[in-house]
Amino acid sequence: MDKLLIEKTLLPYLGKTAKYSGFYFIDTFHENGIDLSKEQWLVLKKLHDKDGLIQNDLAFITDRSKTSLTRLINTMEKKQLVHRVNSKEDKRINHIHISDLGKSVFKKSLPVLQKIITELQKGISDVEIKTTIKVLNHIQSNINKKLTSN
Amino acid sequence: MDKLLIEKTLLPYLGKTAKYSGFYFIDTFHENGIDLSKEQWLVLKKLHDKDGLIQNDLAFITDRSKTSLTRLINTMEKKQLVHRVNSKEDKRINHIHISDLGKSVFKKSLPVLQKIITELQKGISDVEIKTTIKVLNHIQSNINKKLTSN
DNA sequence: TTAACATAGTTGCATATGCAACTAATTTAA
DNA sequence: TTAAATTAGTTGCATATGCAACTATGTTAA
Repeated sequence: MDKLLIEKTLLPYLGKTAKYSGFYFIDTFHENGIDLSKEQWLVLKKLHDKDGLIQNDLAFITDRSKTSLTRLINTMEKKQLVHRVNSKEDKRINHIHISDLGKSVFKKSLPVLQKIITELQKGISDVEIKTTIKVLNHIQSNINKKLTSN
Repeated sequence: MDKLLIEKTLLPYLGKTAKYSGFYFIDTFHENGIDLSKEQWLVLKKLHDKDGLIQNDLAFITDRSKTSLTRLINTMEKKQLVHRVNSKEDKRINHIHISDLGKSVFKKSLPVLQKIITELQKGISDVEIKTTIKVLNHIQSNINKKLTSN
């Protein structure tokens, strides 16, 4: 694996582009007075789709460990974006609910996100977008096959 | 920006695929007895290409802040992978040198990386890979244009 | 029914990251 | 030539992350 070879593969581009997209995302949020990390935004999105999810499920659908989710919820609870509600049927479980503040911040973020996406994809054709999504899904499925086979 | 719309855009796939590729990368390294984070690997790669880089330049070419690089070098120095050499001409500057251990770990990583890349890209055509790299570069260039125009 | 197992969530420890403020050293301009 | 500006690197504070070990609770099997 020499210099020439690795730079013809997807891996370095994938990480770098995701990283810079993340920077652009968060910068644009800040410029528009939205004080949310990418991760916090994603949690709000999932709760906006379906409120009251339990922590475990929220961790799964946001692709992070339950540890990471625990702390994300701690931070978001401090910021009053969400709150925990302990289940009466099963005391091990916390349901996470989006607050009114959370809803309002999320709604405010949507047009900004629209702008971010438009900027990111400017000059790229629909066919290219579709191909890229297909390739990214293919990579994910390659990884899942490997992980579940071990 | 409703549910349907956002899922036809690149952003969510990009982050998620990069994340899982990172997991796969690090898991495979561990399985093969290579104790390096992605970030540490990248620093070793850059130093293997050109040893003695100064921290600032190393930060720039690895796409991170000088703060982050300072701490990455701290960690890597503790692990004896690299060492700092303060410049005599300009005492503000540290040159970073890869150690013999660093070189040996890096060399050991190359066939493993080759395997990782092969797995990730399995079943994806060369044309699709090229299109995807082109799209990722296009996104990066869209971001750079925005960032430098502010 | 109670002991073994499983599950949900938290905490300690480690890694990585950025911004703003800081120190020390060097360069530039008055 | 000395004061102002710039540069390289570090540190405090905040965020996010995972693994392993842990607590508390709930379920299952002997």
